[in-house]
Amino acid sequence: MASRQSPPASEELPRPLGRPRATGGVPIGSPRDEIVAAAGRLFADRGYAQVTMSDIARAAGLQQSSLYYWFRKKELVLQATFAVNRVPLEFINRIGARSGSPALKLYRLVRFDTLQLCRSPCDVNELERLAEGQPDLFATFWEDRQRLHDWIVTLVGAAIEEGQFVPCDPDLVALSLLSFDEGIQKRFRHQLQHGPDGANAFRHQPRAAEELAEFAAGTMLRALLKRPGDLARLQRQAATCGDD
Amino acid sequence: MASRQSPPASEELPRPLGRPRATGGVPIGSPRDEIVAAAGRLFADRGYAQVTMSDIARAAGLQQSSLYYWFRKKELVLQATFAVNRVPLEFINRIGARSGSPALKLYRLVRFDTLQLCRSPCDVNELERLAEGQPDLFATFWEDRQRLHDWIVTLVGAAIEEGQFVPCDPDLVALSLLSFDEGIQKRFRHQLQHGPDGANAFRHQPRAAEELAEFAAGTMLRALLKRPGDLARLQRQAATCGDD
DNA sequence: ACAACTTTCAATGGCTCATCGATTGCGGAC
DNA sequence: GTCCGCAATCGATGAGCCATTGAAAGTTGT
Repeated sequence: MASRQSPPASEELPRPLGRPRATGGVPIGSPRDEIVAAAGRLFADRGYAQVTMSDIARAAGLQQSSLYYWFRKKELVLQATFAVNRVPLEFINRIGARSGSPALKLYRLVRFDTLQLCRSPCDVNELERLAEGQPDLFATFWEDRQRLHDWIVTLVGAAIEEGQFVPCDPDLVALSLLSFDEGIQKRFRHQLQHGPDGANAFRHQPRAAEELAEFAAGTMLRALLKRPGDLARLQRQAATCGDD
Repeated sequence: MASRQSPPASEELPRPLGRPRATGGVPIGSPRDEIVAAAGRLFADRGYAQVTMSDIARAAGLQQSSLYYWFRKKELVLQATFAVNRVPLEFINRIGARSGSPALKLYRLVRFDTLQLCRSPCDVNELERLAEGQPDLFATFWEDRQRLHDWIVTLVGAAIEEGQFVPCDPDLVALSLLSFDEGIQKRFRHQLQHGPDGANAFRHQPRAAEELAEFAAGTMLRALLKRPGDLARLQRQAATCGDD
């Protein structure tokens, strides 16, 4: 068990169990969820490394040490904030069996993944850095990633088979796609922190997450398609899907 | 001044100035360079965050507190390890004025940048994360990055003008190229840490830095070229350049 | 009334970055 | 020679953060 779970959150305020909080406040729903929500906001504002357990505790109305009742380690809080909207695999299941060319599926996947990364509480690189160090704690994370990779490999292989894609190494392509998405997400986040008036740091045009996602998918697909002219049709098809 | 500089390193061992070291050892060349070298090795092995100032000090034959004579902050040590081989701008200057189509220059730049990132002591994301937090300390880093970005914008603009590239937003393309390079570098590093027999974590085929760099440049250029068929010629041209 | 359980707290330890003033040896001024 | 200043290092110390531990304060069931 990675960390303690909350009971089903009984919408009421019927004097929760356990010792009352020093602040006097009581949790509205599940304490665990409140911690995750508060942490998510803080991570988004300042980035994981800049947020201390005391910060999270304060934002959640607890003392620092009380957090460790719900999460054994700080990393697990981050993991939880990502689990909230980490759903690329759900997406695979949704469109995996459905009809559509491999190329279209790939377009939608790249677009979806980029978008979803941009909307996560903080840079996925932070998560990955921690996951590197403790593969056991983050076993699920790596399994998910592996499945994502494998699915891309399959898709690309099929597209090559059908003659839709230029011949290339599916494994390498999968690698590149995932890299690209994360890279784009990083840029998106960067521009958020240093607003358009930011004097310091690197400057470029501000972009909406949706625009970046569409561009990422378009770029990658154009590089892969045997007839790049087909991209326009692909994009029209994808436009009607409205994944989100 | 970010940190103290060493005198010109007088190849001899003529009793260096200052209080002798507790270990008895004397610096071979410039103490500063030895620190940077030692830190670079440690960073490459374990990653920046996993290396303490005490580790670096020990590896360099000093006490922890002595490091602060040469570097005011830990971040500055990392900065120095990157400065050693941070030379993308030198590359620009070298091929900037030379002949060759914008597309070829871009190909070479992407290839070079990817390669150079793969060979850096540790994940450039670490550096960027720190640079985000203290733009003043890392002003040069951001300026360099800005120049790189601007140069790409210029190149892409020229290529579009000449009809070599498909019409697109140069700023967005520059963004993507830089993102892509860093993403690829990250994958490269990942595979280094978890060797082919690594049970945990995400698995994919091991790749040489050169292969990845070539692939990155090829992919991106294919996405940009109006006639993707031109890529082969571009790659032949680039092959004779042998940047490195 | 009492025992068991849940949740919180205060106190504390250890690790790391960073600062400070003291210390050691060299070289030049006189 | 002796003394002063400088360069480079050291040891001690403090502050901040993660994490552990045992006690405390409620509720619920018997």
